[in-house]
Amino acid sequence: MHQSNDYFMTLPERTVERLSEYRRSLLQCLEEGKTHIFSHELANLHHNTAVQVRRDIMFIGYTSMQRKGYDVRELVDVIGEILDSEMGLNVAVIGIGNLGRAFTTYFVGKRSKLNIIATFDVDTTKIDRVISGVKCYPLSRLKEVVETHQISIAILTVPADSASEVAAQLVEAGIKGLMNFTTIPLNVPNEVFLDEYDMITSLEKVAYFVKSPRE
Amino acid sequence: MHQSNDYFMTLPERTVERLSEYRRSLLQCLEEGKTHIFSHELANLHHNTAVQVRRDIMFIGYTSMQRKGYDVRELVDVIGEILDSEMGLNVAVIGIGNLGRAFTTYFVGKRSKLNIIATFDVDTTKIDRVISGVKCYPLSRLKEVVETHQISIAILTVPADSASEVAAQLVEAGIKGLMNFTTIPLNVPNEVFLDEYDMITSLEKVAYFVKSPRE
DNA sequence: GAAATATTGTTAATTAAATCACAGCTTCGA
DNA sequence: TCGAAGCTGTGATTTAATTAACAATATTTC
Repeated sequence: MHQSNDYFMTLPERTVERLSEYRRSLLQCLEEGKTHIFSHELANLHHNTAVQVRRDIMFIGYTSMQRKGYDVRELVDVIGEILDSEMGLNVAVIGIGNLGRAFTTYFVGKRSKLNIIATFDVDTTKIDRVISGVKCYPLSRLKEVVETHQISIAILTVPADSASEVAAQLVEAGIKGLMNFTTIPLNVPNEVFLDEYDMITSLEKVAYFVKSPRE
Repeated sequence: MHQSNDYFMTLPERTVERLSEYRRSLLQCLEEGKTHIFSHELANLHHNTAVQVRRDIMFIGYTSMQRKGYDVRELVDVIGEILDSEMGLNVAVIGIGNLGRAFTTYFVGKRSKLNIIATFDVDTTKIDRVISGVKCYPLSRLKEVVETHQISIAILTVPADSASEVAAQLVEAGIKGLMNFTTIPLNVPNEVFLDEYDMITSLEKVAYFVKSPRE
C-alpha cells in the first residue's frame, strides 16, 4: 500500500516543512480516533490546498486507498520514515536565556526522535543546574560534551556579540546542523546545514505588509 | 540621488526580509564610520550574492554614485522610507512566558518605528507587572486595550490550546498583522497579514537535511 | 449494472525567485 | 587624453514552487 522511492532524492525544503506539520495534525487525528483523511481535510487544517497536500504526499511515494482518503496511521509512519533518523539525533541548546528556555521547554516531553540532551551557558549560576529536565554545561566544555554525546544539531540562542565566535566553536566541534536565532548572519561551511530565524526581520516584514497590503 | 517609484507596488516578501537585514548591517557600518559600501561587501555580510543585493536595491528605486558604492546613510534612509510607517506601529505580545519575554526583551531599547506597548497574559500574578519595560494586562481586557492604544500587530506566544481562541479575539479586536509562534496553524481573514513560525517544524527540517544532505 | 459522484495521482502551465550576462558609467593610471 | 578596470543597473534566462486541469478509479445511487 505504500512504496518509497528507492533511489535517493532530497525533498524540496518547503515540502519537508509541510510534512512535519501534517504529521502533527495526523497524530492529533489519531488521538481523536479518526482513521482516514482526505487531502482537502488535511489542507484545511493547514492553510493550504488539496493539490499541495497530494503533491507533497506524492513526493514521499505514499499512495492511498482510492476514494477512502489516506490511512492516517500509515501516513504518519511513512512521514516518520522520511523525516526521522533511525537512531534519533541529539540536540543542544546554546545559551539558556529566555529564548533557549522557551525552546527547551517546548520540546521536552514531545515524543520524538530528537533529543535535547544538553544546554550550555557562560553564566556560572546556571552551570550544572537542570533546566526543563536538561543539564546545563559551561560553554568551555562545548567540544568535549558535543563529542562524547554525539550531538549533531545546535540551537544558537546566545547574545549577538558572541554569536559568531560560538558558531565557529560549534563547527569546530563537528556539529552538522545549526539553527541560528541570533540577529547575526553566520558563515558556516557548506556541509553544515544552517537555518536562520530573525525575529526582528520577521516583525519588520509583518509591519511592512500591514502598511502596504498586497492588492 | 535617489528616486522612489511613485506608482504603488508591493515588494517581494523575500526582498522585504533582506532589506530589513541590510539595514541592520548598514547601521553597524555607520557606527564604524564606514560611509560607502559596495554591493559585494553587503552581500558578504549576509550569505548572499552581489547581484541579489543590487536587485533588491533596484526594487526600492535607490541608485548609487557609480563606482563609489552605495552611500550608507542614504541607503539606510531609503530603506526606512520603504519599511517604516511614518508614525510607527504599535505592537502587543500575547502570552508572556519564556518566548514572549524573549521577544519583548529583544526589542526593548531598539530604536525603531515598532513599539511594543503592551503584553497580555491570563496568569494573574503577572497582571499589572512591568516586564522588560512593558506593562502586562489581563487577556480579558484585550479588545479594549488594543483599541485604545491602536495596536495593529500582535505576537502570539500563548500555549497551543488557547491559540485559536485568542487569535479569533485578536482579529475581532481589529488587529492587522499577526505573528504566530504557536504550533497551531491559524485561520485569519485575508486582510490580516499572518506570519507563522513553528520551531518544531524548523528543527525537524534541520534534522532532515542533516540526515539527507543535498548533493 | 449503468450513470453520477467523489477523490486521487500526475502532466502541464503559471508564477515567483534567483542567477546570468552584459552594456554603460566612472574613475584611475599612464 | 585614452585605455583599462571596477561596479552598477537591468533585460534575459534558469530554477524552484505553486496551481490548474484532467484522466483514472473506486463508490454510491438508482
